[in-house]
Amino acid sequence: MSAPANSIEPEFSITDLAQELDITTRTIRFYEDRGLLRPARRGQQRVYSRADRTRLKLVLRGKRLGWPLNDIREMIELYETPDGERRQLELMLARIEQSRATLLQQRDDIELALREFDEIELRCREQLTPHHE
Amino acid sequence: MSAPANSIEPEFSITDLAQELDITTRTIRFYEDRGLLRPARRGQQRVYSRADRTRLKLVLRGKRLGWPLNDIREMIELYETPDGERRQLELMLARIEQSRATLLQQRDDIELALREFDEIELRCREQLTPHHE
DNA sequence: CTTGACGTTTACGTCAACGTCAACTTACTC
DNA sequence: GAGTAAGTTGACGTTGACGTAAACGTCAAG
Repeated sequence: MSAPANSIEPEFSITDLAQELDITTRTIRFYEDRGLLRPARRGQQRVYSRADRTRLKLVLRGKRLGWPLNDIREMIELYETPDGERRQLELMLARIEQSRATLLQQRDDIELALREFDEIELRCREQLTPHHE
Repeated sequence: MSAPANSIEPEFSITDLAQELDITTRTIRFYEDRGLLRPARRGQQRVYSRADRTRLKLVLRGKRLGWPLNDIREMIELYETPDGERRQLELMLARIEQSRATLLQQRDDIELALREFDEIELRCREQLTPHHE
């Protein structure tokens, strides 16, 4: 896919992304070192495309879910495998299923916790507004 | 060696819990060291009540959600504050709100990821069963 | 030309969350 | 009473995820 002539593809510096996403440049470079990002280079300097930015956001989402970087990398790789052999695709499906299982477990945990918090809050509020008969 | 014959309240040894919850005894002791557990003692040995077991399960749920132990400890403390002064209760409500916000964010992240996985899987399956016109 | 902001790599430090011994004690069995 | 199984504390090692500092390059502004 070639870029349309008059559409400007935005570029980002490492500090742009760091500020926007509220992380340090050190962190971004570290993610690159761990194979989570592969920004282009203009000379020495890293140049991030919109796709790179999206990737980074995916990493941060993984982090919020408590996933280790290796798992996050695998997860992200799922997003970018365009096509492959049958064997590859089946392996990919298996990984998706694995990740999905984790996500579903996490979702269940969250639902439970939320309900329990509702109850705790209720009891808490009952204490705050003493019930007079 | 754990269940009393005319059992009213069940007791658990550290290995009981370790085996049941699939963690090591080292881990359980570590959690105690970090203030997440406070089992009773019979002499030197730790004796875990059903409540301790529940607590430990809460810890593991927190772990599955990727929370650090400190946060988990605070979260668990919410479960066990019986009653307090108005000031205390209000502080507690604030903490609940804080935890709830985190949980809701995590839930959103999960829902998004799940949907994206659905899409990826779909494209993946399309590749597997080639569409001939 | 120098200063300062921003970037780079390399190396080492740090903190959390455990694992891995080692060196016991206690309890039970043979 | 010797062995063994399960428990204890204490110290040190390890891994993951960055922080911090050193030493240097680049470029625009004063």
